[in-house]
Amino acid sequence: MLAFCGLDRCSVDANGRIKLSPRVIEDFARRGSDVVLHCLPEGAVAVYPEDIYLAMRSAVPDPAKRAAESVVFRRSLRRFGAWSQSERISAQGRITLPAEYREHAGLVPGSDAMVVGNEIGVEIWSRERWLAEQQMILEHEREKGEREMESDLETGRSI
Amino acid sequence: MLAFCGLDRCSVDANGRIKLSPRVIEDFARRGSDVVLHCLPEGAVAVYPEDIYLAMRSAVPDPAKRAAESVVFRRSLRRFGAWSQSERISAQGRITLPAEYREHAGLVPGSDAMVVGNEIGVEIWSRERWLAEQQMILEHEREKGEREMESDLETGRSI
DNA sequence: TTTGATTTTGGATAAAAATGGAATATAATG
DNA sequence: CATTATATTCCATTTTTATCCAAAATCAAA
Repeated sequence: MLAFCGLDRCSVDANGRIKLSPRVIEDFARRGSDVVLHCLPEGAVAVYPEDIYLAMRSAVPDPAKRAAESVVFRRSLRRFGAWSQSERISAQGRITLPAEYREHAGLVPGSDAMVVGNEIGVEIWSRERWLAEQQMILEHEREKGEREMESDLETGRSI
Repeated sequence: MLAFCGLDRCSVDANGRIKLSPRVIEDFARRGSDVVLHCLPEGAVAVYPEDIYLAMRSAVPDPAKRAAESVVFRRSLRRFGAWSQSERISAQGRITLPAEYREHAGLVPGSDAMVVGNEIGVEIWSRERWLAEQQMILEHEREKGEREMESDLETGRSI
């Protein structure tokens, strides 16, 4: 059974909460109910099981020392610190997005959202943005495919 | 559960005090209530648990000797000396910023501020400055992403 | 000193917001 | 079509925030 796959339509309630589908709740329940919300530069909010997020943030030795010395390093701590936060999925299967994160993802209370599986967790997109993102992925793959066909013509051994 | 993460909006009261969110108070409480305020060159004030700050400063070997020889070193001592100060979080979860530090960070009494997690502590930004900082980080990430996509088209093996 | 004025600090209170849960409506399933 | 499961809405409770006020400390002048 595939985990963290598929695509659900849902809505943001008046208090900025999102009700996950039973399928997604199940996938998270298997790995502990603690999750990490993380704002993506693409303009959506990712929800990862905690262990997945920790693996992303593989520990740097002596972060305090490096923070004192380097503005680049401070920015990287700031980027992940500010844009990541622990949450838990409630007994009703709801998840509350902090107001700042909601704003980042363009998730207005009362609006439509999409819960998008990404194999290691899910992403929450505003419906409009998801449609655009989907379009972009498709366009990219088409362009790539065209180039691959072209290259196959030229060399005869692209495969 | 991640510590020193997330993003809170808050306000500077008439006396230059800031009320931290329960989440942040809890993170500090776990490490002792003594904190160090430190002015960052980026134009914000960092709040670190004392042990983190000491780790930042611990590895400065033989300061007396080096101070005699180097103006760069003297300036670095001065930067950390003048711009770092012990404080404590009050029983109400408030923290008082010295007037000089407030000024450095552009935190006018009565204005909006942001408490920004950086994984090893938090930073206090004026709302306007934080939005600009966030924009800069985002813009950088987007540019990086665009280049990565382009490279994926060209080589077909960026991943 | 002593007194008075001013600033700072701690705490209380009222308003607002977030949370959890239940009830109702809608959709899916057999 | 009946039954079950899911989704949505609404409401009560709790938590949090912001404002205000009193006590304490600091400072200045007599």
